[in-house]
Amino acid sequence: MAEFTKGELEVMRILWVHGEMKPAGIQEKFPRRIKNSALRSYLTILLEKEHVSRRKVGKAYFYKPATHQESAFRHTLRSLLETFCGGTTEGLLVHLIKSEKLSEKELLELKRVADGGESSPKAEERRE
Amino acid sequence: MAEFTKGELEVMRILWVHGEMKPAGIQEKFPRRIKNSALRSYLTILLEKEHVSRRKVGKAYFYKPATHQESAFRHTLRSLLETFCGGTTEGLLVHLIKSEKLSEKELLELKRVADGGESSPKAEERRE
DNA sequence: GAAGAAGTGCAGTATATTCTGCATATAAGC
DNA sequence: GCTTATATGCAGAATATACTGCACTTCTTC
Repeated sequence: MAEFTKGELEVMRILWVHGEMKPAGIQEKFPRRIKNSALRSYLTILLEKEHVSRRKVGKAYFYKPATHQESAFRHTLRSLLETFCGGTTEGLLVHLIKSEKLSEKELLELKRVADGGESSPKAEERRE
Repeated sequence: MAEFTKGELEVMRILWVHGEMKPAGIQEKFPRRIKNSALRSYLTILLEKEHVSRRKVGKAYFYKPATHQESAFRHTLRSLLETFCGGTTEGLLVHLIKSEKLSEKELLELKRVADGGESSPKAEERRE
């Protein structure tokens, strides 16, 4: 069901932040102690699922994301919306506001952004 | 790690929406075909984890949520924020806007809400 | 009180996910 | 070429999650 398992996601997070790395490097950045071989079994699975790609440099492989963080985010958000917010982004916002996840400061900032007070990169090329 | 597994969450969603139910009822509402005994094994686990409670009526048990949808939402959102949005709600909003999850209409609605144009139930009783 | 319908308890199987150990390979230094 | 350090490949163990089957109980109807 889920796009990534817990362990796979831990690996992807590191690759999304740090870019191309070899297993030993990922291992260092890992959020908990993990054996090199355990980590590599995640990489093997991610490679099979084509969520990462790799290239050989010298004797080692360097891995990098093949799935963008953005699309993983969309996927995860979609599932969160369907479970808790009636499936809509608007529902999420209502939820956020009612549950006070948004502080007054954030609401103001939000208002500023909504008003167009910030450069919204893709604002022009709307519609997917 | 996760608060709920996939199957457990499917059960909780139904209980959050429909309130107190017995297994046969949950089974009917289930998003996919599932055997009564498989469903009940989820309920047993949820009972152990104290995410649901039950009371006997006649020969049957009626189950209801013991964990609020709201707190499960917070938990899930927290994990999403940490993975994708630098841990902040504000980061989520920027993400939403840049990724065009928010339509023009939603931005306007959002602005209206942010402006205080809607009755925001808990707006008064701020601070937890 | 026998029979059927609906419900429960639970031991155990199947699959997915996480992790281990070890044999082998590759590059660098001496 | 031999040694050491660093990598890799892979079979399979350990654990978590999902599911099955069946014996037994409770209520109802006749």
